[in-house]
Amino acid sequence: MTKKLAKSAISQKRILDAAARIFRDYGYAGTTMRAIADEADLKPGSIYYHYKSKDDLISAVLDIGIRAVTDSVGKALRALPDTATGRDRIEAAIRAHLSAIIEVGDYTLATRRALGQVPEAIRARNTRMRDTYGSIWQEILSDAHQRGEFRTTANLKLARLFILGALNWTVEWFKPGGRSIDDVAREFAAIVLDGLSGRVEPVGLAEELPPPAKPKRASARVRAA
Amino acid sequence: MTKKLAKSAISQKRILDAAARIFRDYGYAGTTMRAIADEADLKPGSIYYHYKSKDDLISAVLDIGIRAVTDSVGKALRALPDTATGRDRIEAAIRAHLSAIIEVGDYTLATRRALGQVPEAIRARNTRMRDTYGSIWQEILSDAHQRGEFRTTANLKLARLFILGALNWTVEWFKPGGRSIDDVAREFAAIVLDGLSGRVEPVGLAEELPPPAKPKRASARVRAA
DNA sequence: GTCTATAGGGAGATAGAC
DNA sequence: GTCTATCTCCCTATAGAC
Repeated sequence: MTKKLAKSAISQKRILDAAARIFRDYGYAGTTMRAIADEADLKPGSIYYHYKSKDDLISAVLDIGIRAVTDSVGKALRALPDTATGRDRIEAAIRAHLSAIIEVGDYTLATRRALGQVPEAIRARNTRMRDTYGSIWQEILSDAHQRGEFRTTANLKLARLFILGALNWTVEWFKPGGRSIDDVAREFAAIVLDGLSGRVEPVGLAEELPPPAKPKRASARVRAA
Repeated sequence: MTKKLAKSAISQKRILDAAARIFRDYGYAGTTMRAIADEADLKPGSIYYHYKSKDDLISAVLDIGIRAVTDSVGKALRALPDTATGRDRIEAAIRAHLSAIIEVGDYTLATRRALGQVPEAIRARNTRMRDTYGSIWQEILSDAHQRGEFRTTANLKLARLFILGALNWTVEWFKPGGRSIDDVAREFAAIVLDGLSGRVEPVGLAEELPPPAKPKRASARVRAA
């Protein structure tokens, strides 16, 4: 393991990055080895020196996507002090998840576009990695619940599905250069923890909240929608 | 327009349903006219009597998916009394959205899998329909905000993106026969409105909430994740 | 309306030169 | 390691019989 990458490793990385971009744009079946080769400045036949098949390539791309997210969130949680609250952990995990999917956006978008069409055996392996990630979130949530930070009626499994669904979807609309990841993470954590109507602090701030809803009528547009 | 469908209309519907299932499983490029024909009990050439191309077919499938959701939510909102609160509208819209995507699950899943790979012209038209739907949600949220039902710091645009992301993702995990749509809708609405930590009623219930979080330590598993 | 047959093009993968 | 050349297979779409 020297610092200088072997020629083979360089090509391998270039092919992988190219594959992620093409899979992202054309899905699994729509991607051709020719298109990947063009993107990586190679001839189609040359890819097969590094990856033995198209399935081999998509498999590598899928794994990088989910692993980046799992590692990023795991690292962020470990960086927190033991005194961190459940709320702290949830905020940190959301921020880490967003950072990771934006950072390796080509890979996570490729996954979103291609996973559903990939041969069953490959999908099964990747799904197992995703389930592992889901269980990290289950732990975060049940830990916060046990610490008494949630309302007693909270359904943690549905909450996890809600959170991960919304987070996974961000790659579809988040554009670097616009809103910062921190802003998005903060607002998302605020909704998940306090809701749109919710108080900002855990308890005792009822008197600082906006006045109760006046029974105004809905706007004409909403009534007619 | 008689009640009896013409032979042509029957075949057309059978082809459309078959196409939705195949596009759902194999994406746009991965779907072959042969596979659709097999699923619809026809020979490949016969499809072209009803649809002039593969693009024509995917276009029809995509439109049915988004139209079902838009119609379902619009209908649910119109069915509410004028006295309905913003919260009522949000709950109703979530329930209607979920009902629709489960009802025409093959079409919405086909959209999720194929939309990203479809030729640009077709995608553009469908994206316009989706934007229209998004603006209905924007109205629902800004209406509730104007009625004073939200905290003043709420970011409605991000809220809409999170809500629609989480809702769109449900088709990936929701299985008919398990949890009811109503249960999912209720819990999603609770998270969006009150958060996981939140009070159940809009204001003044601080003394009925669970005691403040005790500074317990996080579980070993979460600390080590 | 549905069939059979097929034209014309492009796919994944391999062999062997360099 | 990367190239060229090519094998074999399957795709969309059409033509014309029934």
